[in-house]
Amino acid sequence: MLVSEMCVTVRDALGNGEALLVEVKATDQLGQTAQICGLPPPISHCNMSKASDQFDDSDCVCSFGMKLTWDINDPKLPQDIKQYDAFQEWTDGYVRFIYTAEDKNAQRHLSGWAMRNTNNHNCQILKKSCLGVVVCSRGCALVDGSKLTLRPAICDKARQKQQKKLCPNCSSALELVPCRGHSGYPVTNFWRSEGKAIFFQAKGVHDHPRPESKSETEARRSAVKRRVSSPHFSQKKRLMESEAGRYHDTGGHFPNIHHLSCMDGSERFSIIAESNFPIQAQHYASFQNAEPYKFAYDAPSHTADTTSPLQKPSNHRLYVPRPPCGYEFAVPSYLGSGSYPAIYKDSSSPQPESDSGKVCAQLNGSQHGMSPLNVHDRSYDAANKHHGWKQILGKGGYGERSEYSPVPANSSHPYHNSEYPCRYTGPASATPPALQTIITTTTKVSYQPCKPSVVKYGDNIYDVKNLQNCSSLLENGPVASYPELKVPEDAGVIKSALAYQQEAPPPKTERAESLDSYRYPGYCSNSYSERIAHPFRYENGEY
DNA sequence: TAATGCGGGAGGA
DNA sequence: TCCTCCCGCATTA
Repeated sequence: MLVSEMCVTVRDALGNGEALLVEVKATDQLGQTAQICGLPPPISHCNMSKASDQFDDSDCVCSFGMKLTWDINDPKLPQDIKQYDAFQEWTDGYVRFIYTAEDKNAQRHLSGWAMRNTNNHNCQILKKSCLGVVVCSRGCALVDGSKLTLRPAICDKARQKQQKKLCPNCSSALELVPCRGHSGYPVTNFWRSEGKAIFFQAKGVHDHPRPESKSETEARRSAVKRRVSSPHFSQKKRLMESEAGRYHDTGGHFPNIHHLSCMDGSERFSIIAESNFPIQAQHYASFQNAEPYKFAYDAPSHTADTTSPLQKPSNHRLYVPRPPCGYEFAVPSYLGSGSYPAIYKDSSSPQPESDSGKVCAQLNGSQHGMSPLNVHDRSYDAANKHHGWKQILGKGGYGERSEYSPVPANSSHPYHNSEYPCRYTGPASATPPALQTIITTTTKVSYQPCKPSVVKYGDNIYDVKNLQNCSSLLENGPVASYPELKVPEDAGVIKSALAYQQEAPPPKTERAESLDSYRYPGYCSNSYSERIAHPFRYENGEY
């Protein structure tokens, strides 16, 4: 294929530097687009004002769901869906997908985020809201400088129980960081089943680190069970208990031992076993087979009736080593969950002002990482993205980790910002370009035209038109620099957490209190660059 | 045991 | 009135 047009999308999965997805789209001479390397469906906010429902793929990289004009609350949703999106585990932002009703994950309304059911008094639409993430109240740094980010239990009782537990790393209390990414309220996901399609719509941008994914949580538990039931483990356990007794008075310098006294059953054992006696690769299989990660979004179309050859091969995630940080980064990352829809904003299309529910605001700097009002949130970031257990477990925790090519920590890394060690904030600049954020406070979501040639990293959107070609990008790997990154002058359609934090009225006392209770020290400066150096992301552990 | 879904209810705009 | 979240309960894995 002759690549006559190319765009690269770099998407911060969390909007705060956790992960990076590089997407390459090429257009051949026939005008057909293809996503090189089998990327998951890129998402963008398309020009919903277009008369036609379909957009030209050559100039708008969207999920199929975003290409159609619909809202989850519409009395009548698009019919006769011929193209479906691949399941997205980590949706973030105001995005929409249309899944096939045969998608097991869609059927189960799964999400990487900890989403709980929320009653919207509408039987047709299932609404779920994000629970946030469980962190260490002290914000202790793990071995690699990252932060603990556990998945909140969905069940209220289980969650209360969970919060009574102690940090497996420092034995401090665990605290729940609520999600406030949707106008001060938790990010909400809506599911609606219509015929052969399952419509998904997300509202809000998560303003907290990713928790441990459901699949990871389940895998860990299953691994623990297997480990505990193993005779070999019994011997190790006895040995560890002996060690624990020996070092019990060391004041927490042996966290993995110390927390024996504060962790219950499975989690206690999981740490011990995995940190000291690495478990052999466990197969995470919570998400239905490889379905979420197959190359379902084959260009130009993926229909319900036909299956692209790209979908048939075994899950590309299988046997792909996972970096300890859990980053989705660089080209190979699309093999992972690939659920980081790129949200585009067409700078040439001013936001309509007719929608009274929208609030436009000028934000200085990154939408996510710059506000002094959000020290708490800022303290999370890429370094934080490690799923806590993985960090605790150390490099040997998942067996193949030693395969990762270590990249020396380098504070001068193009993505490293020592001033904001917790979130990537784009190219260093004394006066970060302002971003206009449109807040949609009603159930109506505004979508705007997209430009394919932008990069969204963190919550900034950058222009990467000057990227020369895909091959160079791929060769450069995850740390390929994007020297031409720049922030567009106009708005992104998403409402960032920062936006609401700056503009919205003070949150409820309860929320404020809970927020104030979280204090996190800075991260070690080199952790981020070290983490992002890993080109692979192991998501569900299907390796 | 926890996840999930449903429904009642309270509170705010 | 509408929309939100909280809570309890039943079902399921």
